This record gives sequence, structure tokens and C-alpha cells, in this order.
Amino acid sequence: MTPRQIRQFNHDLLKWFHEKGRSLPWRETNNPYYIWVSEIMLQQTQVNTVIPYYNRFISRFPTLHALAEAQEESVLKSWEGLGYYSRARNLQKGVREVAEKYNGQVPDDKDKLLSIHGIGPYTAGALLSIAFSEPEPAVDGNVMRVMSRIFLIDDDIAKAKAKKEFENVVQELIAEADPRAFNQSLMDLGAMICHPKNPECPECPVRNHCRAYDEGVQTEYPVKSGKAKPKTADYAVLLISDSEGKILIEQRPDSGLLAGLWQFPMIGESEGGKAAVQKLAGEKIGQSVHLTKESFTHTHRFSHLVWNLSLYSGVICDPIIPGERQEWLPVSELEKRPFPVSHQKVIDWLKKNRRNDT
DNA sequence: AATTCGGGGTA
DNA sequence: TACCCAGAATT
Repeated sequence: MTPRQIRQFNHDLLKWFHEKGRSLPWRETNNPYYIWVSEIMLQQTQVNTVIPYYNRFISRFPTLHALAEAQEESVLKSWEGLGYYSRARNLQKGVREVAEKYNGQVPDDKDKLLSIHGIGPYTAGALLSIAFSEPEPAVDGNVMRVMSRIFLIDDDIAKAKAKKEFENVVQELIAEADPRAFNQSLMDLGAMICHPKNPECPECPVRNHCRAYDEGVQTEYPVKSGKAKPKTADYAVLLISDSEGKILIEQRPDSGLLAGLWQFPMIGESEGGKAAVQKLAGEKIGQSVHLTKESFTHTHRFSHLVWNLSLYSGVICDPIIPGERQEWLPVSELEKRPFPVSHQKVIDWLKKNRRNDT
């Protein structure tokens, strides 16, 4: 684009944004900590899903220091159900880093931001532009889709390399714009008009600048290669209760899938058969236990994994002393711990079917 | 450069 | 179903 075309593009885009842009909780503030929280929550997560989580989170951790000083488990509890839990752990790590290294002030320097845990190229750009009004690109899925159509860029956006190309394009456009409004207007355009499947081009404020619209090939962009088929894993979920009706739960490891969350003990069911489950359950719990296969089963789909869960229950008369990451809890207190959604389904079943109240 | 990290909305 | 979502860390 020529400088004149760039000015016209900016004018058309920002005029639309000020008239039709979304009003969102995190747009009512310039507090870098609030913007930071919102950007982390919004990673791979839709706006409407985030809104209630954001409001609760800010209400519970109203300042950067409040989050820095919180128990990690209470942070995970606030994140429960939102997914990608390492985001929450890294956010708190990053906040603690800012509290110690930068006296609680979120730095407005790109390299310093990128050195903070959980802040990558996108989030650094978003903070610099939205919180500090610096002309930095913030390239996410929306921006790649919009720009791929406007300039007919056919790089595979599933590849890491493609992002640089889009950052260069945005960098040229943003130079003459209000960076804060510019980056957010691209995201709103991507979310409200320039949809992946059925873009509403007649409503688009920049369709006159769009090469894909000009050539009628909007739906062929962006170019994106496919993902691998998720693998499946079968598990026996153990509902072990003591004579008082307390349930044995355990905390998952500090790294990997669902790190730090709580769950009912699980056993890989690869070979199937109740006898095998019974034997492994005895080893896991530390004493032999008679299990009953319940009718409850549940399939949980992650983006890269499928869990097939089936439920076994058993009662222990002489309860074991719980291990380091285990605990006996009454059903009524399970909600104090953060559980993954798959095991919340088990809790739902338990509350409907429990035979002995506690 | 490819894989691992959740869960829900949408056509 | 399949794809997408205000991506980053790890391998």
C-alpha cells in the first residue's frame, strides 16, 4: 500500500471501531495488570467465555500484589474450567517477578516483557500497544486471518515462521495509527466481521482495501495445515470412601497435563478387565479394596487427547494415611479444590448418587 | 520445527 | 464431526 492508502485504511478501520467496536470489561481501564490478566485469559479462549472469569479474578485479586501473594491453589481455583492451567501458574510467576524486579510496575520495555514467564510475542505486543500506546504489532489468529485476506498472504499460519511475516505487515500499517485502537480494531474485525467460515464482507469497513474480497477468494484464506488426530486413553476412576463417607482424592504432578489440579485416583485401563483394575487399585491405595463397577462412564475430549473414563467405587474400613499429595475429603468440601472439568462430571454423578451423606 | 498444553462455541 | 479461539513453553 502507498502511504496514502495506509492512511485511508487506518481511517476506515478506526472509524468503524469507534462506532461498532465491542465494549469489554478490560477496555474500561489502562491498568497494565488488568490488561495483562485479560490477555492471558484470552489466549486460545473466546471473549464470551472469558468475561465472567475475568470479573471474578479481578474481584478476587484486585491488585498485582494481591495476586503475587496468593496461594497458587486459590489461583488455580479461580481458573477452574478455563483450561490451559499453566497460563494461571505462569501469570502468577510473572506477577511475582514484576513485584520483585520492577517494584510492582509492569515494564513498558519489549525485551523485559518477553523475559517474563507466560508473556510471548503476542502478549508483549498487546501490553505495549494497549496499556502503553506503543506502536507494536500484536499478531494473533484474528490478525493473521484478516491480513492474509487483505494482502493475499498464503503462508501457512499453522507454521511458526508465518507470524513474522504478519508482524512486518502490521508494523507498516500501525506506524501512523493510534496503536491502542488499531490493534483492538483488528481483533474486533476478525471476531465480528472477518469470520473464518462466513465472512460478512458487505459489512466490512475495509473491504475496499481487501484483495481477497476483490478477487472473491475470501474463504480460501488463511492457508492453514491440519492437525493430528487426538490419541485416546482409557482410565478407571476410583471413588474410594472411608467409613465416614470421605472420599480419597489426589493432586496431579506439578508439570504436564492439568498440573496441580486435584482428581480422583485414576488407573490406566489399557488391558481392561475388572481384576486388573482391582489389583492396580490395591497397589495404588496401599491396601486391597473390593471395587464395584458403576454405570457411570464419561468421554472427555481435549484438543490433543481423548479420555475414556469409567467409574469404580469401593469402601475402606480402615482408612490409609493419605500420602503427600492425597487427602480424604467429605463430598461437601470437594469444591474447595480445583478439579478438571472431566472430574467435575464425576462429582456431579457422586452428588446425585451418593448413598451415605456426609 | 513440531508437540504439548483445555474447554467450549459454532457451522 | 471439524474447526476455531486476543498463544506460550517445551521438546
